[in-house]
Amino acid sequence: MRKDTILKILKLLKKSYTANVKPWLKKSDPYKTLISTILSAQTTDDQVDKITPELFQEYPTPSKLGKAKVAEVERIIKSVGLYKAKARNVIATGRMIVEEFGGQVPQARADMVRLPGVGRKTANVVLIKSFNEPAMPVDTHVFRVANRIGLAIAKTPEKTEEQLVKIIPRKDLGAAHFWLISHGRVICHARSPECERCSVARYCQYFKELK
DNA sequence: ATCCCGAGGG
DNA sequence: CCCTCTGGAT
Repeated sequence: MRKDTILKILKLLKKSYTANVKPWLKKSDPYKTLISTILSAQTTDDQVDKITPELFQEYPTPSKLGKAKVAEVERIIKSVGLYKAKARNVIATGRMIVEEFGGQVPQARADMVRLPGVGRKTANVVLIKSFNEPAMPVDTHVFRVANRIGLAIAKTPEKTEEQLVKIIPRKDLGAAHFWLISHGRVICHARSPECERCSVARYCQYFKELK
Protein backbone atom coordinates (compact mmCIF):
# COMPACT_ATOMS: atom_id res chain seq x y z
CA MET A 1 0.00 0.00 0.00
CA ARG A 2 1.33 3.41 -0.94
CA LYS A 3 2.46 5.78 1.73
CA ASP A 4 0.11 8.57 0.76
CA THR A 5 -2.81 6.13 0.86
CA ILE A 6 -1.81 5.07 4.35
CA LEU A 7 -1.66 8.65 5.49
CA LYS A 8 -5.06 9.34 3.95
CA ILE A 9 -6.59 6.39 5.80
CA LEU A 10 -5.06 7.49 9.08
CA LYS A 11 -6.37 10.99 8.56
CA LEU A 12 -9.90 9.72 7.95
CA LEU A 13 -9.79 7.48 11.01
CA LYS A 14 -8.48 10.35 13.04
CA LYS A 15 -11.37 12.51 11.99
CA SER A 16 -13.83 9.80 13.05
CA TYR A 17 -12.37 8.99 16.43
CA THR A 18 -10.49 12.05 17.56
CA ALA A 19 -12.88 12.80 20.42
CA ASN A 20 -11.71 10.30 23.01
CA VAL A 21 -8.05 9.92 22.12
CA LYS A 22 -6.83 12.32 24.78
CA PRO A 23 -7.82 10.33 27.84
CA TRP A 24 -6.38 7.16 26.30
CA LEU A 25 -3.08 8.82 25.54
CA LYS A 26 -2.90 10.61 28.84
CA LYS A 27 0.51 9.81 30.18
CA SER A 28 0.66 8.12 33.49
CA ASP A 29 3.56 6.55 35.23
CA PRO A 30 4.60 3.11 33.97
CA TYR A 31 3.45 1.37 37.13
CA LYS A 32 -0.11 2.64 36.79
CA THR A 33 -0.24 2.02 33.08
CA LEU A 34 1.08 -1.50 33.54
CA ILE A 35 -1.31 -2.52 36.30
CA SER A 36 -4.32 -0.87 34.64
CA THR A 37 -3.57 -2.67 31.42
CA ILE A 38 -3.17 -6.05 33.10
CA LEU A 39 -6.57 -5.49 34.69
CA SER A 40 -8.20 -4.45 31.41
CA ALA A 41 -8.17 -7.86 29.75
CA GLN A 42 -11.67 -8.94 28.72
CA THR A 43 -13.18 -5.82 30.25
CA THR A 44 -13.73 -2.21 29.31
CA ASP A 45 -11.64 0.73 30.42
CA ASP A 46 -14.71 2.15 32.11
CA GLN A 47 -14.77 -0.80 34.46
CA VAL A 48 -11.07 -0.52 35.15
CA ASP A 49 -11.29 3.23 35.78
CA LYS A 50 -13.84 2.57 38.49
CA ILE A 51 -11.54 0.44 40.58
CA THR A 52 -8.06 1.87 39.98
CA PRO A 53 -8.46 4.91 42.27
CA GLU A 54 -8.92 2.68 45.30
CA LEU A 55 -6.31 0.21 44.12
CA PHE A 56 -3.61 2.84 43.66
CA GLN A 57 -4.63 4.61 46.82
CA GLU A 58 -3.98 1.41 48.75
CA TYR A 59 -0.99 0.30 46.70
CA PRO A 60 0.76 3.35 45.23
CA THR A 61 3.99 1.50 44.44
CA PRO A 62 5.10 -1.92 43.17
CA SER A 63 6.55 -2.57 46.59
CA LYS A 64 3.24 -1.95 48.38
CA LEU A 65 1.35 -4.02 45.84
CA GLY A 66 3.84 -6.84 46.12
CA LYS A 67 3.07 -7.12 49.81
CA ALA A 68 -0.70 -6.95 49.41
CA LYS A 69 -3.05 -9.68 50.57
CA VAL A 70 -4.67 -11.57 47.74
CA ALA A 71 -8.12 -11.41 49.30
CA GLU A 72 -7.91 -7.64 49.69
CA VAL A 73 -6.86 -7.04 46.08
CA GLU A 74 -9.59 -9.42 44.94
CA ARG A 75 -12.14 -7.39 46.84
CA ILE A 76 -11.07 -4.15 45.18
CA ILE A 77 -10.89 -5.47 41.64
CA LYS A 78 -13.76 -7.93 41.80
CA SER A 79 -15.93 -6.07 39.30
CA VAL A 80 -13.49 -6.36 36.39
CA GLY A 81 -13.87 -10.09 35.93
CA LEU A 82 -11.14 -12.71 35.86
CA TYR A 83 -10.32 -11.15 39.19
CA LYS A 84 -8.68 -14.13 40.88
CA ALA A 85 -6.03 -14.54 38.23
CA LYS A 86 -5.58 -10.79 37.93
CA ALA A 87 -5.15 -10.32 41.69
CA ARG A 88 -2.49 -13.01 41.78
CA ASN A 89 -0.78 -11.54 38.74
CA VAL A 90 -0.63 -7.92 39.81
CA ILE A 91 0.73 -8.85 43.24
CA ALA A 92 3.34 -11.17 41.76
CA THR A 93 4.20 -8.48 39.23
CA GLY A 94 4.71 -5.92 41.99
CA ARG A 95 6.98 -8.30 43.80
CA MET A 96 8.98 -9.18 40.70
CA ILE A 97 9.45 -5.50 39.87
CA VAL A 98 10.99 -5.02 43.30
CA GLU A 99 13.04 -8.20 43.38
CA GLU A 100 14.34 -8.27 39.84
CA PHE A 101 14.08 -4.74 38.51
CA GLY A 102 14.99 -2.53 41.42
CA GLY A 103 11.47 -1.30 42.02
CA GLN A 104 11.07 0.24 38.56
CA VAL A 105 8.96 -1.12 35.72
CA PRO A 106 11.49 -2.46 33.22
CA GLN A 107 11.58 -0.63 29.91
CA ALA A 108 12.68 -3.59 27.78
CA ARG A 109 9.84 -5.61 26.27
CA ALA A 110 11.71 -8.85 26.91
CA ASP A 111 11.78 -8.02 30.61
CA MET A 112 8.19 -6.80 30.76
CA VAL A 113 6.70 -9.95 29.31
CA ARG A 114 8.29 -11.97 32.09
CA LEU A 115 6.00 -10.22 34.57
CA PRO A 116 2.96 -12.33 35.47
CA GLY A 117 -0.10 -11.25 33.50
CA VAL A 118 1.93 -9.25 31.01
CA GLY A 119 1.88 -10.39 27.39
CA ARG A 120 3.12 -8.67 24.31
CA LYS A 121 0.03 -6.53 23.91
CA THR A 122 0.19 -5.19 27.45
CA ALA A 123 3.92 -4.57 27.19
CA ASN A 124 3.33 -2.56 24.03
CA VAL A 125 0.72 -0.41 25.73
CA VAL A 126 3.23 0.50 28.44
CA LEU A 127 5.93 1.18 25.86
CA ILE A 128 3.81 3.53 23.80
CA LYS A 129 1.96 5.27 26.63
CA SER A 130 4.53 5.60 29.38
CA PHE A 131 7.94 5.15 27.80
CA ASN A 132 7.31 6.92 24.51
CA GLU A 133 8.86 4.02 22.62
CA PRO A 134 7.62 3.08 19.15
CA ALA A 135 5.19 0.20 19.60
CA MET A 136 1.78 -0.98 18.45
CA PRO A 137 -0.41 -2.97 20.81
CA VAL A 138 -2.20 -5.43 18.55
CA ASP A 139 -5.40 -6.74 20.05
CA THR A 140 -8.18 -8.52 18.20
CA HIS A 141 -9.61 -5.27 16.87
CA VAL A 142 -6.36 -3.88 15.56
CA PHE A 143 -5.52 -7.22 14.00
CA ARG A 144 -8.84 -7.54 12.22
CA VAL A 145 -9.13 -3.92 11.08
CA ALA A 146 -5.57 -3.64 9.83
CA ASN A 147 -5.94 -6.87 7.87
CA ARG A 148 -9.27 -5.92 6.37
CA ILE A 149 -8.29 -2.46 5.26
CA GLY A 150 -4.96 -3.70 4.00
CA LEU A 151 -2.81 -1.55 6.26
CA ALA A 152 -1.02 -4.69 7.41
CA ILE A 153 -1.72 -8.06 5.86
CA ALA A 154 -0.44 -10.67 8.30
CA LYS A 155 -1.27 -14.03 9.77
CA THR A 156 -0.03 -13.25 13.26
CA PRO A 157 -0.40 -10.26 15.59
CA GLU A 158 3.38 -10.01 15.78
CA LYS A 159 3.63 -9.54 12.03
CA THR A 160 0.81 -7.02 12.08
CA GLU A 161 2.60 -5.11 14.78
CA GLU A 162 5.85 -5.11 12.87
CA GLN A 163 4.21 -3.78 9.72
CA LEU A 164 2.14 -1.11 11.46
CA VAL A 165 5.12 0.22 13.39
CA LYS A 166 6.98 0.45 10.11
CA ILE A 167 4.33 2.31 8.09
CA ILE A 168 2.73 4.58 10.68
CA PRO A 169 4.58 7.79 11.56
CA ARG A 170 6.08 7.39 14.98
CA LYS A 171 4.29 10.37 16.44
CA ASP A 172 0.93 8.85 15.45
CA LEU A 173 1.46 5.33 16.79
CA GLY A 174 -0.29 5.83 20.11
CA ALA A 175 -3.26 7.62 18.60
CA ALA A 176 -3.41 5.20 15.66
CA HIS A 177 -3.81 2.32 18.05
CA PHE A 178 -6.79 4.09 19.54
CA TRP A 179 -8.30 4.89 16.13
CA LEU A 180 -7.99 1.30 14.93
CA ILE A 181 -9.55 -0.10 18.09
CA SER A 182 -12.37 2.41 17.96
CA HIS A 183 -13.02 1.57 14.34
CA GLY A 184 -13.17 -2.12 15.20
CA ARG A 185 -15.65 -1.53 17.97
CA VAL A 186 -17.86 1.04 16.32
CA ILE A 187 -17.91 0.13 12.62
CA CYS A 188 -15.67 -2.73 11.60
CA HIS A 189 -17.23 -5.45 13.78
CA ALA A 190 -15.95 -8.99 13.64
CA ARG A 191 -19.32 -10.36 12.54
CA SER A 192 -21.20 -7.86 10.43
CA PRO A 193 -19.17 -4.75 9.72
CA GLU A 194 -21.12 -1.63 8.80
CA CYS A 195 -19.21 -0.83 5.64
CA GLU A 196 -21.89 1.57 4.45
CA ARG A 197 -20.98 3.81 7.40
CA CYS A 198 -17.23 3.31 7.10
CA SER A 199 -15.15 6.36 6.32
CA VAL A 200 -12.32 4.33 4.78
CA ALA A 201 -14.38 1.81 2.80
CA ARG A 202 -13.11 3.24 -0.46
CA TYR A 203 -9.59 2.18 0.47
CA CYS A 204 -10.55 -1.13 2.07
CA GLN A 205 -9.51 -4.47 0.55
CA TYR A 206 -12.21 -6.35 2.42
CA PHE A 207 -14.90 -4.00 1.16
CA LYS A 208 -13.57 -4.29 -2.37
CA GLU A 209 -13.91 -8.05 -2.20
CA LEU A 210 -17.45 -7.82 -0.88
CA LYS A 211 -18.54 -6.06 -4.02
C1' DA B 1 -27.26 -14.90 25.01
C1' DT B 2 -23.09 -12.74 23.70
C1' DC B 3 -19.22 -10.00 23.84
C1' DC B 4 -15.37 -7.47 26.03
C1' DC B 5 -8.90 -3.09 24.29
C1' DG B 6 -5.65 -10.92 26.78
C1' DA B 7 -2.69 -14.18 28.98
C1' DG B 8 -1.28 -18.63 30.38
C1' DG B 9 -1.42 -23.31 30.16
C1' DG B 10 -2.22 -27.94 28.08
C1' DC C 1 -4.29 -24.61 18.26
C1' DC C 2 -7.77 -24.73 21.88
C1' DC C 3 -9.39 -24.07 26.43
C1' DT C 4 -10.21 -21.50 30.67
C1' DC C 5 -10.64 -17.64 33.55
C1' DT C 6 -15.08 -13.95 35.18
C1' DG C 7 -18.25 -9.94 36.11
C1' DG C 8 -20.64 -6.45 33.81
C1' DA C 9 -22.81 -4.15 29.89
C1' DT C 10 -26.04 -4.51 26.15
